[in-house]
Amino acid sequence: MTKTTIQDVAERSKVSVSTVSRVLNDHPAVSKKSRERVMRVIEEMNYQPSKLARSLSLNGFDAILIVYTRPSKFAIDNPYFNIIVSAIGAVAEANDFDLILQSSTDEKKEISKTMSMIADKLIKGIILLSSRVDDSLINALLKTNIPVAVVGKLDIKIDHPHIFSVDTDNTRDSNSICRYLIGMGHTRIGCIHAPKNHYVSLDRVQGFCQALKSHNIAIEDDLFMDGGHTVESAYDAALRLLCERQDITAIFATDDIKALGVYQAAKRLSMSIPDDLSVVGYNDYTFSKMITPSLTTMRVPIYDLGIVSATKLFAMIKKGLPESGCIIPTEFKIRDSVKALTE
Amino acid sequence: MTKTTIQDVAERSKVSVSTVSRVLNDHPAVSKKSRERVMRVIEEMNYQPSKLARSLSLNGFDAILIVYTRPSKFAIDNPYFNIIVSAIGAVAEANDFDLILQSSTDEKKEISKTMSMIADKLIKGIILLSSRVDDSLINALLKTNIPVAVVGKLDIKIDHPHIFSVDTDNTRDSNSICRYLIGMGHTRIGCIHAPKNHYVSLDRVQGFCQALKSHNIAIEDDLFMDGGHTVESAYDAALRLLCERQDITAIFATDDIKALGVYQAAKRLSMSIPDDLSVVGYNDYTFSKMITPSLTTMRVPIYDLGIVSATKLFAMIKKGLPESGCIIPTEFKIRDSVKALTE
DNA sequence: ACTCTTTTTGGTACCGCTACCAATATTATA
DNA sequence: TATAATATTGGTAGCGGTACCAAAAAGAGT
Repeated sequence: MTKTTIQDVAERSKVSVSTVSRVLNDHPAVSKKSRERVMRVIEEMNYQPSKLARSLSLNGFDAILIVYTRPSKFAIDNPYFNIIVSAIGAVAEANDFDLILQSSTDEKKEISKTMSMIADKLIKGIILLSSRVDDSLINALLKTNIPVAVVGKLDIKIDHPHIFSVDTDNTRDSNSICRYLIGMGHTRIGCIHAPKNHYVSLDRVQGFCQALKSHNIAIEDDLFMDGGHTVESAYDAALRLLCERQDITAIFATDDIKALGVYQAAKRLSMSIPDDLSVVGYNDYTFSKMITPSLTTMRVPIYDLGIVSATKLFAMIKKGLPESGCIIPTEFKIRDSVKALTE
Repeated sequence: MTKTTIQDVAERSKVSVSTVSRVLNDHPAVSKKSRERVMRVIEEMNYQPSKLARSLSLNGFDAILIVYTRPSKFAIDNPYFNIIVSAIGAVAEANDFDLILQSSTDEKKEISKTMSMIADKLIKGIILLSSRVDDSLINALLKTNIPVAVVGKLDIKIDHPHIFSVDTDNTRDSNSICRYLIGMGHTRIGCIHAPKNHYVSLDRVQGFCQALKSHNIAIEDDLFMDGGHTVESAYDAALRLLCERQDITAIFATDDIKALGVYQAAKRLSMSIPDDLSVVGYNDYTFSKMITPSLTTMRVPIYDLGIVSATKLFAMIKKGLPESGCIIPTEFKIRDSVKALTE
């Protein structure tokens, strides 16, 4: 069974391929009679034009590319990706675009694959989920003019009309978190953050430090610990942190996954949360309000992040006009993992 | 800036397009001299052949399609999808294939989109993550001969050489779980399961029932409750279950996400786990060993599921020979959420 | 009925690549 | 050196569409 082509349809409906093509593309110069006949034949033969061939003669394929840093086997329990891809998928479906997923571990390869997809006109837009600092892929994309949505903060130096970013205000929100902790009487606060090459985490740490500074609390290096990306690595980091600085009364984790590690470490050290140690997380995953004690955290509407970035990207693709980036509002969820310190 | 084509390369290296094409495809009939010259020009011009054009004249595009049922906005915290897609992504990258994601909510549309991708030769294989019972997409795929990997159990009636399945033995393992609970002295065991149209959940319930039966424990309808897909819906279900059947001493949840809902419900009712209620989950997500008490659960190596299904799919695509389905081993993780009942 | 427009149609080059066949260059053999 | 065999090469017809141009058909005006 070989595929029905436009030729077959043309023969069967006794018109030329041109006419069939016109019908397919809603060209006005077709008589009502032929249009109906062709339509009927298309229906009968269940004909679907080849996207491949169409894309070759036209201006490319209707697809968008999601680029993300594939996590290691041991760091993939994070639901972030699933949520955001589902959101993007919903928007792509509504726009009748396909979704191509690219998750390289090798940055060089990632860049060359992406650039060749662009040159091939295989994609009409890109959503970048990777949030590495100094991302060389972004630098490569600057030389093109394909619409790009970056989920996460964009380097301030990047100001190209075809690239925009959608993010929450990590710095401001981390500042709030820290002020909240200080307000609850905490002054010796530890911080478990992601590896240094992660934008988001960096911003969160920065906001946290700003708040400390504005309250004249010294920023001591040994209060900060790289907690990696997994519960396990965060657990290790928290354990070390709590042993080295026994005066700590609260910990700010830049992600709920890391907060989970802190919970675990506290348990191991027989410290009770929030009586012996207060904890604040970030993102608000489903499990966060389900663990005991329920986690006080900054709720990030990850799904909305996906919807907004994809919607803007499609607007840009269709209209060809630049979109401005935007900040998605968050919500601080005060639950049971922080206790007021009364000396 | 227009894309460099094979023409440009041919002109610049003073050979015909045929020769360039030969160089690109490692055809032996090219002199060393021209081969080197062409290679240099390709390098110089940074030429990348168009995948689109290549696919059109050859036998299609090098991509595989992942089809999954996109969860609702409120049910996407489940890390399952992320894990499995990451695994598939790794294998696809190694095979230099692209990954197309399809997540329709409308089954009709899903089928027509998938079938047209196949007809277009846009994809060389499919990985089906959806686990609905009586999946009409599978029925449509039966009429083609494209390699399909189903992650999850395949209907016993389906026996086509180009379709295979990779799964754990849900029935057997649920049976084990139930026997374990019975061995710990529990006889009035509740069950929170997924909606009835889910294969996996169905199998788990079945295995659970088998064990009850073989121990001559009556299977009472009101011990089973549909817990939906989210922590919240499972919470509601567990609450109702625990109120209606106050004699229950243990609950089997067919997914750790649902177990989380049970934890929450128990907390609400001031029941202590495991003292007042034992709980067993299924899958073993990261959070499962981190919650208090740590959850006894059946560990499913989701990542391996992805790796194995993708690897087999590629083997099938490359060799053109059928692959047999397989069962991935699991591991029962006994932790702190089940207590032995001593009357 | 006979031009002059306006619709509608068909023919075909092209998108960028591969595959086949024929033509040419090279080398081996007599 | 002539001839056969082999190694390279170029030309070109697809793959399945679209788009432009010219041809044919239909309608309008006198």
